[in-house]
Amino acid sequence: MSFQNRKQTILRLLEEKEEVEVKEFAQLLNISEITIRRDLIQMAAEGLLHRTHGGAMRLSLVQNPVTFSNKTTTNAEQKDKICRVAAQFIQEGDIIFIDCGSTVFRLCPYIRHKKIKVITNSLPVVYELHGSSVSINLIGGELDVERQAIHGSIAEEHIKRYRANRAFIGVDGISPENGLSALSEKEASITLAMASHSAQVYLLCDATKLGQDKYLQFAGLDIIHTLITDADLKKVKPYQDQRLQVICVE
Amino acid sequence: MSFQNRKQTILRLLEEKEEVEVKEFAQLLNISEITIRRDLIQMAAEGLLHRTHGGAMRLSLVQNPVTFSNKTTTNAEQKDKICRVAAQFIQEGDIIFIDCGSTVFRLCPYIRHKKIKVITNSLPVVYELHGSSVSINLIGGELDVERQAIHGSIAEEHIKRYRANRAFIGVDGISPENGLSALSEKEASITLAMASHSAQVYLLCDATKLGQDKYLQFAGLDIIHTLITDADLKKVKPYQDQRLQVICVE
DNA sequence: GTATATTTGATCAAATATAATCATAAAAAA
DNA sequence: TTTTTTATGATTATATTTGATCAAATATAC
Repeated sequence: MSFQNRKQTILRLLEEKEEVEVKEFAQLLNISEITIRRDLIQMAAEGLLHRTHGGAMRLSLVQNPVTFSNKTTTNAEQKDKICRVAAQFIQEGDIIFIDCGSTVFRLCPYIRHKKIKVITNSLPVVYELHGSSVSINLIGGELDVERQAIHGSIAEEHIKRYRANRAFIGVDGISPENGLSALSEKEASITLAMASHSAQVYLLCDATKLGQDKYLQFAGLDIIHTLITDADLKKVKPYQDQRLQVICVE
Repeated sequence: MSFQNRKQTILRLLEEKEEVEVKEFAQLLNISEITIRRDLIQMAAEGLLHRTHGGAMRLSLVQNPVTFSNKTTTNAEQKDKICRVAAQFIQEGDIIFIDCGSTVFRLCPYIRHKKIKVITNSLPVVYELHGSSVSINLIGGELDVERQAIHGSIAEEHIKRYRANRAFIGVDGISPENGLSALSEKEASITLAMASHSAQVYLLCDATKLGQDKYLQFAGLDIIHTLITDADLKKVKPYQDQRLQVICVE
């Protein structure tokens, strides 16, 4: 029996049984175990089956719970407080942008019941709003695996096709002197595009980021209208002085 | 039963029951408790489950299982065979379109290991390819909640910005007389857009759809190049007569 | 609170699977 | 034909998986 024939038989056997051992293959095909092993290695490389210790399994749809949501985050409590307040600004019928920040992501639980349209480039946001009364538009473009968000020039173009009432955005750093800064150029340009295409821009930002300058300074404070933060009044004074509306939660 | 298989079984058992004891696992899988414990420790480290004293719990995220994947489908076996064959046409470096059909969705397990770019409007496809070596572009636009796919005019425009080597598409009906037909206008226009922007178009179609005409006839047979199906040779003859390349699996 | 029962972690030993190497047989090419 | 290539098998060394034992940690009963 040739390798080609064997290959077909191996696949057929795997159709009948989810997992087959090397020994079983060897017996059924009347051939040595080492040869079967060699076949399986090659077929696994071709993506025809899944190699296991002692045999092979047929390929199946993923059964691992895929963890899209960046649920684990620092300052979760503060961020939740910020988001609860931020959600109060949203009115029925609003069209809102949400970017892919870890803070704005936590807005989702507070807007699930609202009859609004959310435009986002963040897959975790989409998954978190699944089954809610929110209608969703997804920004298209290249998927950044690490951030589970859409980025790139096409994405920016796409954002510019829309105009929203409100944008809820996040940054990695903000300071009265240097404005908004980020750690990712891709993320920054998405944030910028969303901000420039909505009537009201809310920056959701926990206290640890206030006064921080990250390497990429991508916009002045003037692109945002409202800063929602858990910082104390003293710390936000410089921002208010620059005619920024500041909401301190708590 | 290999470790890999056991791991999947453990996850399946946890899907049925929120918490399972080590003893139960050991009995059900017919293996010693110490081995189960080792499995659980490893899986907890991978973040696949939550370890408890005396057993394991499923993660809360999976508790309300967001079923993005349309795993349940009719003719699953046939569709898998079709997809396995279809995957063999894909070469390293290819740019491929995948639409939101239930058949083409099952292409995912067979292309996870390939170094290609997939452009899709289907969230289940994105979900299934998560963590694979495939790079993904997502089509942007309105999210259709029911189909978990992106539709609408912006989506079509977006598709037309790309050009792919191959498109793998599905339909609801096909006949030699009336060509391709569908049950959803939105879906049909996405399919059409993808087909018109790729060099080679593959229609993946199980036998039950051959000879069927659905209410919306949206394209002739000429927009596709290759029909991959599990139907027998007699049944596909009329399609071959129309200069369509037909691949019959098995 | 203590006592008892379970569960766990650590260590080791046995069983098993795999990788590496070489030898042989079959097929293809010269 | 001979040579070369390829596929297969045997052997040994290495790696992996599994189970057993027992002390420590944890939960439960009293």
